Amino acid sequence: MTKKDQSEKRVCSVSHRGCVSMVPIFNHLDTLQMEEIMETVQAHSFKRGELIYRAGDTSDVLTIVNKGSLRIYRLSESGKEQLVRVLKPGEFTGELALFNETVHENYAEAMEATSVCQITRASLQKLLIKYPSISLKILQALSSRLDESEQQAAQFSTESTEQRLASYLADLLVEDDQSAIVTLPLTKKDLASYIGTTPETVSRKLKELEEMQLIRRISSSKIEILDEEKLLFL
Amino acid sequence: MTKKDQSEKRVCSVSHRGCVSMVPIFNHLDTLQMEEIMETVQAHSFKRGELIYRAGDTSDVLTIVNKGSLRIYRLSESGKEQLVRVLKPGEFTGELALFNETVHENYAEAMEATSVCQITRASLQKLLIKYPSISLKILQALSSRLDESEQQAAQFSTESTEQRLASYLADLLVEDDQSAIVTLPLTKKDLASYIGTTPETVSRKLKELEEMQLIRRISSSKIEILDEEKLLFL
DNA sequence: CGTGCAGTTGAGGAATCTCAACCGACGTGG
DNA sequence: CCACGTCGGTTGAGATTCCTCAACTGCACG
Repeated sequence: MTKKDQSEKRVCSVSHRGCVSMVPIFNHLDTLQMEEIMETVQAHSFKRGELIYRAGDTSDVLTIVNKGSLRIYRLSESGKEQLVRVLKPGEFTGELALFNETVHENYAEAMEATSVCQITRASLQKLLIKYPSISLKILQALSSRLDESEQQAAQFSTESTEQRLASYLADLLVEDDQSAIVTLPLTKKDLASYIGTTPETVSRKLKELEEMQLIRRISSSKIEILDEEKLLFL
Repeated sequence: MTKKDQSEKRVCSVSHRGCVSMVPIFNHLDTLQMEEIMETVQAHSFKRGELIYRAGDTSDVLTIVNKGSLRIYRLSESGKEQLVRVLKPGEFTGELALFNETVHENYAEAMEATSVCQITRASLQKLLIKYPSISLKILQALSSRLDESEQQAAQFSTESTEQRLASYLADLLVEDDQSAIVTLPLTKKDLASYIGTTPETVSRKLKELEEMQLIRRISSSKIEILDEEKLLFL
């Protein structure tokens, strides 16, 4: 075993443990059960830009982010890319191929050095049968993601780009709390893709919001929210 | 008991049985288990225009359509309405409030005389624990709905109104199969809301597609698809 | 020090919305 | 049975939003 292999191994085992213990869908179980689960999951690491899966893949594993972040995106018929969501530690993806035996429709790409845990369909099904409470957790996660996604679709169809950008910024605030300064977790390009517009328009709209005294641009990725109310009721 | 009550009763009991037996999430169970489930669900009927639930409600039941159809829609901040989906017999809604103990974000309205079966959180949880395979069915349904919703969001953000309308029409085709004549299941108004545009634009775009020889309007709700290929690759 | 990429700015044009008028089907009340 | 109002749908004209293309800046990296 080479030196590289050893360090790989060490990383894996650490992430392994970290993974399971922090995952919302498992964290109601006791230590013994955790141990059992740890034996069924596989840890993997990806470098920035590497794909975890791509549209058309059939791999039937559930992928849970342990460290880092994943970009989930789609390509439209016309080749344009839309950012669907960003997965942070504790969140998972791959449910479509796993529960429906169909191919992936999305692409999952590591945004930075990212480690994940993967569990195969067979193992998961065994776990679900044995510990039905895990199903409930997954149902919770899926139904709230469904709701978010439907809300996003509704926003696309009923609200202007300006409103979508504004409520995106306001949403960042509630998560950060305390300070009125939010940090954009995405490049402007990804942000544009996420809210369904172009980088140029994002740039212009941010400028407009600033002129309206609703926000203040501090640095390229830091924005101070001056008036959350007005931001939401544009 | 009045005559009206009796007929109500009869309708309920029929729909009751019909409901459970045709629901995809239950239909892998045997007759005995079906009987058990039937005792835990409640049948209800709604007239056209009645609301099953509204945004802000906390009711914690899963609602499964038995006969008829439900419009699920949202209201944006600005009061505009977006049609999220139409539920046909066998499909369900209410999962958000049920699994997450939050309030409904959507409205569910009967589009015609509609009968549904409802199962409470408590009953469903018991069933899920007792028959874990039901969870798998629900997970399947939710993950594929999630996928549809994400696809819809992606289409909103990357494709033109014309393309969205075209692929909506093409999608109708695969379901009907055989004949190239599709029947619009929605009013133009609802269709517009569903694909995120206005009735005026739908009308104009249909005209354009007809001029391009891609479709032919037969009656107000019947359309012949002349060139599915071109329709998809607009 | 060049090259490349993210971001910004400007100008022009295309897509789509809004408002308003009009048509036809339908149901209601006189 | 007819007149009327309502509603869904269509059409037109003008306004608006947003995209596209192109030029330019600043920054990171080799």
